[in-house]
Amino acid sequence: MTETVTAAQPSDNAAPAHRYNAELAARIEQHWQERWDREGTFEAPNPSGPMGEPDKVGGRPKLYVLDMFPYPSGSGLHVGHPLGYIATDVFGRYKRMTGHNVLHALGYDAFGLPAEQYAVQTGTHPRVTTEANVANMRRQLGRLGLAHDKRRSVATTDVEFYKWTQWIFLQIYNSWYDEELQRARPIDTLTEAYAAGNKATPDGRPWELLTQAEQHDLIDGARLAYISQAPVNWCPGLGTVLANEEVTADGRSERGNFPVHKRNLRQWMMRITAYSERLLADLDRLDWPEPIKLMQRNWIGRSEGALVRFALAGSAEQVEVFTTRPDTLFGATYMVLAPEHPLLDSIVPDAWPAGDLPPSWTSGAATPAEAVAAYRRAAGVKSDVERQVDSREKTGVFTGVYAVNPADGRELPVFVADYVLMGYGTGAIMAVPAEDERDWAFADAFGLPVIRTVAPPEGFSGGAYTGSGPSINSGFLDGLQMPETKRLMTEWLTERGLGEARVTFKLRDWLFSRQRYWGEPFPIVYDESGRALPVPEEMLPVELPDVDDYSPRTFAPDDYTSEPEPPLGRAQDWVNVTLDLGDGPKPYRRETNTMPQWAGSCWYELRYLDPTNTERFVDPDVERYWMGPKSETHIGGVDLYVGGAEHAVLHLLYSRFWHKVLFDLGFVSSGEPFHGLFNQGYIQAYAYVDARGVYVPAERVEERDGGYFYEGEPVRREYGKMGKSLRNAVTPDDMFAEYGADTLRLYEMSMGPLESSRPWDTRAVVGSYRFLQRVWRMVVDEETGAVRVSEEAPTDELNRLLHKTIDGVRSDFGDLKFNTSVAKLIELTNAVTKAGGPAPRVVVEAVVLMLAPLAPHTAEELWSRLGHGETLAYEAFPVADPALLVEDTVTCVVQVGGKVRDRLEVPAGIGEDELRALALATPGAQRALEGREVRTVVVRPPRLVNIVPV
RNA sequence: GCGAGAGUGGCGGAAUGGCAGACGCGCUGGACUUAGGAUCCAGUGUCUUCGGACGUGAGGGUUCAAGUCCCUCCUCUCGCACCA
Repeated sequence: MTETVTAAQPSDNAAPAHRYNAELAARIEQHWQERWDREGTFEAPNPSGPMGEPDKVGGRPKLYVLDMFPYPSGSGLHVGHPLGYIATDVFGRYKRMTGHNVLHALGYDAFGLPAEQYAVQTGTHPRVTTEANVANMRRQLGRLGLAHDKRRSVATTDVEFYKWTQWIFLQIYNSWYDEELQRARPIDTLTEAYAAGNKATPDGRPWELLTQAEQHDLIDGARLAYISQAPVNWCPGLGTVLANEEVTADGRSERGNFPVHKRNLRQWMMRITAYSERLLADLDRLDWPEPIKLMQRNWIGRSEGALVRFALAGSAEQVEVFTTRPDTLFGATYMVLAPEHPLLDSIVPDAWPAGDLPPSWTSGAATPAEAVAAYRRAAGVKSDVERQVDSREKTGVFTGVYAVNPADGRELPVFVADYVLMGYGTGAIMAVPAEDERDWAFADAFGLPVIRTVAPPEGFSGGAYTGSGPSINSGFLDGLQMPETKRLMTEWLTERGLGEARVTFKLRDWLFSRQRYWGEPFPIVYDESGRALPVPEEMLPVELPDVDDYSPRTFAPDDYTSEPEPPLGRAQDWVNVTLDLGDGPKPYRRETNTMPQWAGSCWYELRYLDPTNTERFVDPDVERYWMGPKSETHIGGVDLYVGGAEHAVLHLLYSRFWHKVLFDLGFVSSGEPFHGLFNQGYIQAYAYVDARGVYVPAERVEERDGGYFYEGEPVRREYGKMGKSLRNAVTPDDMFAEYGADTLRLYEMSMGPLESSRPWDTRAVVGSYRFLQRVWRMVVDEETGAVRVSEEAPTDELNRLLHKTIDGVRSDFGDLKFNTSVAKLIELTNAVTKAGGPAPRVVVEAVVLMLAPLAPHTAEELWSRLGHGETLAYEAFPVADPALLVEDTVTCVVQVGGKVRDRLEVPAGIGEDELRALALATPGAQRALEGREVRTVVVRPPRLVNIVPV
């Protein structure tokens, strides 16, 4: 039986009763969405398990297409939000029509700061607001008719979801990184290795001679999730600590724009640095945009160099530095320690060395201890913002200590200065002003000597020379070039035990705890001695308690001495528990920090695969089917992941890390979570500012006489992100009401290349609407509602255009070039319209099938009216006949000196000589030549001839 | 400062080194209309002596041929930013 939607009652007497308009579109859209839901059209079969339908899986290639899932924000969607979702939907629908088993689902990233802040603002519990926001987003997105498997729509805040987030945390917690094998292993294997004597303890004592506490500390210190007391980003304004990735370049919080201060705090960390090398290397195996790979490479920041040990004059202590320029060791004229460097606690003498010291070195202090203490205090108090403001001005003080250059025995003054960072390398440097701009600036300010070890090129004007050139003043290295001198110097140091080759990374361990309510509780408790212990798997989930006061404890933004106070600390009934962890019931205190926003998004793509599994986070067979490696060289992962570029070093790095741990522990077969990545652009919009500098509602601004006016007053136009703050948001709801969902989908896909940002233009939407109306009219008589297509074969010309279009649309869809595929469909439709009379069925049906991924509701309705009973979601996508892609005759361009002077209709298979003769004889060529002699003729049959005159 | 990407009609954008501006918006004219912010049709880069000339941020180069490749510069966007 065919099912069709009855005609809309025309609200306007003059318009034809069966015209495609917003009302009819709405009815069609509702009808087909209900039918798809009823029939489970887009439910993707798994190979096994609760969603297993092996007979439907067999023989079909699989495709896992994924969107970066949304935060359910309180303000609802604007038309920019669904851009990527529509694109993946078109792609998935297309692939389904080419025989693929397509998995496409959408969940919600519902924990985290935005949801919590919205709850605090509205005074409603975050669970309530989150659920309401999710429901509203489901409604708005649902209206778009996205072909999602709704059974798989999980939210990170679902207890059944975060139970597994906690479970994965435990796996990470219960693992260590075996540097020898270059992979994570269960923590028990480390204990066994120590106990069996296969691995030496740090101080060399046998394992059994360590106290139980010492054993515990050693093991806890090796875990991939661990507690550390270290400088972290403390944001009093938000009342929480933040990861490096969540702090902006000017030292502020990405959320809320509050100042961030460095503070020593006890926090949970994830040992992502153990994976630096693999996270870097495996980028080469991913099908990702190069700019994103580059951003990750830069963030991981691998540099090769050498570790060099400097003895301190008159002391047993030594200073270790990392340098990428061991070749410049002979040019080191001083050293610098970071203000946080631990050696400063022990090496600073009580009196300045004998002799005159410049006042800048001592900062006027009576003793080095005083000077250093004052400088360290000042540096510690500085927020990152203040460090930014101070910019590159070099400050520091002399420590009163001299180090010895291992290359030539010269004494080098040791300074403390905040241009050296404790977080990178060893927190200390050898300073080579001649070949480093920062060292030059410092040396300049403190009157330190400069020794060049690389000859600058002729005409070099002075300052630090960081380029390459022959070595000078470098002992045995003189005359050699940089790669050679680096190697030789490293060898020299190694032989003498003064240093060795070293690789250093910029990547820091990931700060994993937050002082917020709305996040996953840690599956961790503390015993009476304060030791952290994991909650056993069978006691999961550790449910987030329902509390009345969930607001964060925030402070004045600059109150850097404030102490973080997790809101869960107030839920005393929840915090204090009695548990039996295997040694009888005992009292414990729960961890009151929660996990960061990113935790759920680190693995959600795995849960879509097997969302109802109560035994495992994902079934191994199901994971292997959807995400496993496709060949020996393929690393596995989601086939296509689409989202914005803003997650380049946050979500995309964290989730790769989690996935690799799960891979090492044997829980997944894929070595990477996301094999294919595509960054869509953003929809932007014009915004308008009045004379007071206030944004006015963009939809009420008029354009006339080349200017813009709001309520008669001139306003200034700006361009930026669509949203509330610029008062330029356009909601999909308005577009649905005016044109219907298919028009919105089509418009968003036709605006421009998916990867580039583009301005929204509400006026232009009507173009997509008119196109759908023309397609509709091609099938349905607007007056009577009758289907009118011709059963006759199309003309040869139209048939060729049809097959050319099929060929082009196929490759465009495959490459996510939706804008040009729409253009091709419009061209074909216009050609059919222009021919007049009823359109041939074969052409019409092909157009409907090709339109289906873009405008699925309209296409389904037309397909149904054309007499088909089944959904077209699984119809075969039209295939071009190669014979019809070869044209009989083509237009040949005749150029003279590269300029087009004439055209020729020639057979496609024309020979070179014949074409040359024809071209030379054309009137256009003759006129342009004006009797000039022909030097040469370039003939590219059958499309082009270029006659080159003398 | 370093790194990456991008500059094409009034606007969004098309163009495996081979006819620049596909397709859409807007605009102009026309048809149908009581009406049009509906729909349909035609036109629409600039200049033009109607032959043509010019035209893809600027300048140079390679080539029979350059929006496309190379060099220099300008502008914009994004990322990083004392990482030794």
